[in-house]
Amino acid sequence: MTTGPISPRRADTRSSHERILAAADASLAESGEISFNAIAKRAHVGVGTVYRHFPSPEALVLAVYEFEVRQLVEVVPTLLQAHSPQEAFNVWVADHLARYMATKRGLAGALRAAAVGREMHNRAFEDMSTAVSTLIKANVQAGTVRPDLDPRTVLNGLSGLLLLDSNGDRQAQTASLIDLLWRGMRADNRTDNA
Amino acid sequence: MTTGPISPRRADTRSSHERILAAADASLAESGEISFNAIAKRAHVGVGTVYRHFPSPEALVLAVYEFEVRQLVEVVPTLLQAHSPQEAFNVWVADHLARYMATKRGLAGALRAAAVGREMHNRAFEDMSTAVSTLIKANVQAGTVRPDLDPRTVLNGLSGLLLLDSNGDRQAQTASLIDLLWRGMRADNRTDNA
Amino acid sequence: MTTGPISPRRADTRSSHERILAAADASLAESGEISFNAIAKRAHVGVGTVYRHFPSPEALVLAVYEFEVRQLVEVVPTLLQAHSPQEAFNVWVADHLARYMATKRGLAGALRAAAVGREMHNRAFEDMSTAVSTLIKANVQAGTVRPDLDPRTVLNGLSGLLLLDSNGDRQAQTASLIDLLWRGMRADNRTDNA
Amino acid sequence: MTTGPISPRRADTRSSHERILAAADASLAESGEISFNAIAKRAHVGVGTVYRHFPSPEALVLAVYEFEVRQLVEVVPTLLQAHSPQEAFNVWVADHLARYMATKRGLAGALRAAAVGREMHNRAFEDMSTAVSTLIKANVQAGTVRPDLDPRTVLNGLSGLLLLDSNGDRQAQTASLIDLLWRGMRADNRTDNA
DNA sequence: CATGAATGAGTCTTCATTCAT
DNA sequence: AATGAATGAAGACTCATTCAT
Repeated sequence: MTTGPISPRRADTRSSHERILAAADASLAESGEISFNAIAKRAHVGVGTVYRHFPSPEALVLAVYEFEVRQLVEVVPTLLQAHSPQEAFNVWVADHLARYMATKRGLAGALRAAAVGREMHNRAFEDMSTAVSTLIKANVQAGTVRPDLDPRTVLNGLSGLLLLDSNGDRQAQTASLIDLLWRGMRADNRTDNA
Repeated sequence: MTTGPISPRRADTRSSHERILAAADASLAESGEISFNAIAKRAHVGVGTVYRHFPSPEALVLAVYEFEVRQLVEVVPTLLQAHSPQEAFNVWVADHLARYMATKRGLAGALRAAAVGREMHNRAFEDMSTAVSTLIKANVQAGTVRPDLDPRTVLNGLSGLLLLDSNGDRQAQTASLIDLLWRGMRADNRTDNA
Repeated sequence: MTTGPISPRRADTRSSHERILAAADASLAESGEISFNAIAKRAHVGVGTVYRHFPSPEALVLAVYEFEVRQLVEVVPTLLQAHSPQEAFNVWVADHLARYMATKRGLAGALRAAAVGREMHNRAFEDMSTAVSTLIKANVQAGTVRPDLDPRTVLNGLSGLLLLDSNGDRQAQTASLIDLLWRGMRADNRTDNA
Repeated sequence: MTTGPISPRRADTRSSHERILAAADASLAESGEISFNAIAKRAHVGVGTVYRHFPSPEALVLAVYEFEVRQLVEVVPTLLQAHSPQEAFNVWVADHLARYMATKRGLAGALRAAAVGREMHNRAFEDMSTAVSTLIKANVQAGTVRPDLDPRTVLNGLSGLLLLDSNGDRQAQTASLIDLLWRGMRADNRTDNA
């Protein structure tokens, strides 16, 4: 009675799913650990419930990964509305991608541990390539970058952000890396390489 | 005379040491795991022996890391003797660094697990920066790249190799990334950024 | 009614808890060891279960200790009802305290090992001091012992029982020690010490 | 040359023995641990050497125990020369025995672990009983204590010092216990117990 | 005799996974 | 569906003991 008579079960269920995801996300961000038991405790659910929602560690890590990447991807259109293409690229990399990578470094370990490395990484890589691709296209139209850029190559170059020092000069390092890459991406960069 | 009765023990010791290192290296390359028990089994020594040689996971991972990095660094002068500066850079990145990074991806996880991330990473990063710096200097003298390049920025860009797909087109991806970065590094790259 | 469907789990749980406690108690009494693995085996439960119930060696030893001491303390009122104060003291010491100390000598080692020495010892000491205090007060009222006795001092004197030989004459040794202490406790023991 | 040409081996050997004993003593006093490996390191000898001198853990602990007890016993005559019998008793208990017990509490654990409890304890107990006996005899002659005291009973009473708090009032507690026991030992303590 | 590297049994501890309620 | 107690495999680590030098 006290909990409310209307579909309390469904409400609880969805809540469980989200709470588990949130707990796993937080746990991954903080310590890189994804102990089912620990996550169950964090999410205030039983271990069994975690298993019901995510039958395997892979499924859980995958879900977290996708959740994170989706956010990263979905912000792109917004950025393109608010900024020039080049600015959008800079903002996305410096603000969103860099922060994401710095925070989620734990995923690297989790990937390996979960033995989903390939599958998940590929999926995320594709999704993020799409984001990069959107940004590049906008820049091509604006004439700021070469039209023959492969978004995946650019993304590979940006991956270096993943290993950046957490020292004080991360901002500067990020800026330097973006500058270096941008120079290589620029429209007026002659195509004939030595 | 002294070598007779004195060396054998040392010889045996070193052999154990090396076998352990090799086992750890292999284990790290294959699965990213550094279970002391597993390594002991692989190296055909008792667990205690592993602990004698490497008192902590950190010490072991560190040793492997250093071993790998040292090889990477020491090859640079050789390359510069055999190739033009630009070729040396390309060869070093495409042959040595890329292969190293592809193989040693496991280290990333191990770093986290061993909680030596910062310390070890910094050390390795510095060592490898030196290697990059040497290559860059040679190229500056040859007039192929800008003189204001920060080796650390270049290395950051190259870190993307770490996450490359193990798909068949890794070679191509590596080449693309190098091309992208090299365009950004070139001597004739105009200094005025957007 | 409620005991039917509700208790089973609790009953099982308690059963595990008690079996573990009993196993730990026995193990402590026999060998002074508190290996979690060994106790799990003795109690016919998995190691994990022991950890669930007692997260740390401290918690386990503490639980055993408290269990033992509680029994020792709770018997005092019963004794005072059934015996004269002086007899009650004698019976408590000779029957209960002596038996307890002889059996639980293992705790001494466990205390050290568990690094709870101070905390646990203090707690138990206080509890047992209360018991002694009760007995002393009854004797003071009966005029058999001095009114200025500190129960803790008496208990300290009784601690000697802990180190008694397990030889055949323990009874005699216990009696002798009680006699010696009682002489020092007596009401007519002159207050002027040398 | 520097080490001296005369019987360097014998000198070294004896030194080893002593160093090991000292190391074991210190280790026992500090942590209650008696790891052969740790002691070997402390004594700057190889593990094998420790085994040569003390074939078993028992032998080592026993040797330490005896060493300690011997010192305790041998100080008695000195005390009796310098003090009155009663003072000698007080000083021995308060200064030597109490300090010994406080420091060597670790032996309790070691005894159990070494499974020599009985044997060693008995031996030490007998030796210390001799010391107490000597002190008692002197006091009997001086007319300060009863002639029918059993030194072992007195020693049992004194064992309580072993469990004394390491709090600040240990001195006071020691004094109280001695006072209590002394009252029971006094020559004018009437023999008829209630 | 001394040495200390090597061994491996055994203990501690964590965690994925199952299952009775 | 949800729960969480129970399980035990697996990895970390210690330490007594042996043995080649």
